[in-house]
Amino acid sequence: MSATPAPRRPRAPRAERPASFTITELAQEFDITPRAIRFYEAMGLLQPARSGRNRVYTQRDRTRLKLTLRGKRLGLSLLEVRELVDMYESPADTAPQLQAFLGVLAEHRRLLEQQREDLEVTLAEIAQHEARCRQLLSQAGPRAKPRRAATPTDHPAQETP
Amino acid sequence: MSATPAPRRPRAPRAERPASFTITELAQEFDITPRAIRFYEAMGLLQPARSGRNRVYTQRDRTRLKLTLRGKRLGLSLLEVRELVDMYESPADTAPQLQAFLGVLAEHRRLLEQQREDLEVTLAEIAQHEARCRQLLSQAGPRAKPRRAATPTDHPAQETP
DNA sequence: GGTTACATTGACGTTGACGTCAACGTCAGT
DNA sequence: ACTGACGTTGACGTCAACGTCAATGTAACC
Repeated sequence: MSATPAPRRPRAPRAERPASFTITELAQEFDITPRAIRFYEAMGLLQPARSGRNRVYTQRDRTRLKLTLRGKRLGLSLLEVRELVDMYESPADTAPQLQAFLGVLAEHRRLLEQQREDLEVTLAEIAQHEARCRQLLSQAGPRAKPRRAATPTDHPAQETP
Repeated sequence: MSATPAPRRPRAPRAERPASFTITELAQEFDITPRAIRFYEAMGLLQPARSGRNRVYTQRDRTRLKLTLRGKRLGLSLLEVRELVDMYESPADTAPQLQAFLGVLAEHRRLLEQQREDLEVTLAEIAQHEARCRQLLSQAGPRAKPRRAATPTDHPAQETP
């Protein structure tokens, strides 16, 4: 509790794209905890170099972390993310390897397209709800309850084709 | 282990759209376990009627279950799904309620759009990987290693604009 | 009326993804 | 030499989302 806590980080002198990062830098940048980053390392997602005991993250690590978080946002488990990222970075020069790779990619794409379908449907529903809300707000001001327009979860479409 | 295990389900006589379902019917339809469905009930997502001790699910329950699973596929927690579905089904006739509802909807939409962004990017990357794979397969047949084209996780785009 | 098959409740176990706490190292600044 | 601030390694705790197991009920078929 003093004054002027002094400028921190005597890191890269004038680097615009720093070549390495500390764990807290990455944690702050991606709004996660250092604990999470270490956990990702224990799960095999990151393999930072060491300066003494301290971890040093390269751009490659940063990218892998970014991919990890994106995978998480898409609902993948850390194990799945690891398999995918490892595949992306593996050479895979023989024909069977390439074939297997293509198979995994196709499956992954299938999942994502299913998810995109879910997304579109949900976004459409949200738009409907928003439209109804705004209509109710603008139209009926103070009084007049405008009925409920049936149970909202009733959209008899694509049920049994 | 005998023969002709007899037709099961003396349920709806000739109903095309059955008015009610058992727990196992729903479980089979959505490829989950009865345990999961009971758990969703304990979490407040479903409130099926009872016939004696047995649960009886209506179309409305089925719809809520469907929404629940879709929410899960989109990465939502059961608590979040519950809040959303409850909101969708609540009347919300007063202006402040409608405003709050609109706020929640906007936030949810923001999340989903972020997710769609992630999806598009990932799908594009997959397409690239697939293209490279197919090129390698068709072009170089048995021999000739075509180098690695740099580390695959190097796509210097939208990093620091 | 016995078995079979499904349903329920309750309790405990499990897995994934971290959080939290303790104990310690280490380096910059005063 | 002392103090923080940050970093590291365990070890254990926690929470969500079920799985699993046991005991019991009960409706239906033979």
